[in-house]
Amino acid sequence: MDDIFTGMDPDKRDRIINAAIEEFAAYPYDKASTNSIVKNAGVSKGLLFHYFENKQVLYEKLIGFVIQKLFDAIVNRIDWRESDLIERIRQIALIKMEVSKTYPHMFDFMMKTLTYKRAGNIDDIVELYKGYGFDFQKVNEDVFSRNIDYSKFRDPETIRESVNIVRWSLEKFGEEQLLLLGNDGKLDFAQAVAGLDHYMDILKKTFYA
Amino acid sequence: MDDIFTGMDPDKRDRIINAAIEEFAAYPYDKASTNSIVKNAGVSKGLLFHYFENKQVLYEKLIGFVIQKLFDAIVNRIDWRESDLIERIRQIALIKMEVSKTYPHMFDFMMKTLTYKRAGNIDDIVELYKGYGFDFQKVNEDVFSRNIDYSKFRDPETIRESVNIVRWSLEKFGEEQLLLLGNDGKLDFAQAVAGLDHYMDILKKTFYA
DNA sequence: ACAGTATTGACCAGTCTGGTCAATTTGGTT
DNA sequence: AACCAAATTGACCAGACTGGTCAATACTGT
Repeated sequence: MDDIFTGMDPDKRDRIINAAIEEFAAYPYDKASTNSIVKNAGVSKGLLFHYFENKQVLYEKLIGFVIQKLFDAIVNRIDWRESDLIERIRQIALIKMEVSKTYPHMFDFMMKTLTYKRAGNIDDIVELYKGYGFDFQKVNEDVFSRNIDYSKFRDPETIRESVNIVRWSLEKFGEEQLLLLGNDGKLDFAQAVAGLDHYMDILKKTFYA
Repeated sequence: MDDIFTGMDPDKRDRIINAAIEEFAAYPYDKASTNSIVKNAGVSKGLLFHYFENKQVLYEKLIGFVIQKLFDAIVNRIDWRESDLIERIRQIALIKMEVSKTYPHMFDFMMKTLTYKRAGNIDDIVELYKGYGFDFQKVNEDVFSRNIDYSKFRDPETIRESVNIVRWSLEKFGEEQLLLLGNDGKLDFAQAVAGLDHYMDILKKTFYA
């Protein structure tokens, strides 16, 4: 999966990947412009089409690349022995932040690929992901259930709702952090983590027995 | 503000408005296509440019129209005597749902206008809104503070965070309801309201003394 | 000096852009 | 029916932008 770009200068490689990811994250396949990609990556048109035979192949290889990163990040780097749900969510948030340092729009891109139906010639992108061995539903189940000790919750009758509230809150927190970014482009990770931990403490005190 | 469309058949009027709102909500100004708008509205190209001298004017009048609806909805129809924050948020959620029945992408459109800088020739859209007499910051402050009784919260030290968690949870709930929509296009409002009320009860029990 | 690869950007035909306008349809008034 | 003004159409335009090509050039190690 990585060998798409072998030999290329890593800086230039990431510039191309990021420019492409950003373009496909911002616009649906048809409106995404290869001209914009090369402009933002600072390379010539010819170079892009030297490495990718056409737009469609670029798009699919990009998905392959993202899968590989996701798989490594989410599946392999989570501590699956952790039984505390909030701690697990914290791990995911931290992984997300770290990946975003190198590939800022990777998660946006992934979400977009799942939202838009029929990007390019691909009818079902979830199936494409599965073809790469990545099953979103399965991963999602694992994240929220594998080895998790739900007896920690104070009210056993509203566990499902409590989990959602915790999940939603931390997701929104992350989104608002990203909005604060915008202008200068760089996020203060230390401060973001501190804020995250603060909210996590409150959520624990609120929902745990 | 409403007199832009006087005399036009209301059905056709809303078809044009909705098609335009949807297009500008989906794409930034430059990539939004007037051809797509007329196609989705089911009217001819000429008609659109008969009522709006050009794309830029269409965009600005659309903003004017949205402001008028927002102003009416949020400012005039909220019960400002209500002192319970969660009840106030509920009112806003219901208003949002009701407006979305007629103009499904109005709130998306509004958020997009605020996110993208320099749409068309407009440098600062917040200023444009202010020009129409609509101050987002002021409205936002009012919604979360005017006449609200914050002594209801259990822990006085984490009021700010609690408010955010409540707000975020209900926003995310709404967003997930919209994602369930997608396919058939129509949302079951009664069920959505029931779900909303359910979460509101839990949030009250959780955060109020 | 040579070979081979990386890289460029002018160039292409085709599509889509915002916008125009003469021609037609519509609805109301006499 | 006859007329008019307003509503509505869609073929048409020049220009911008599309994905993609390719001969020419720069760069690299030998």
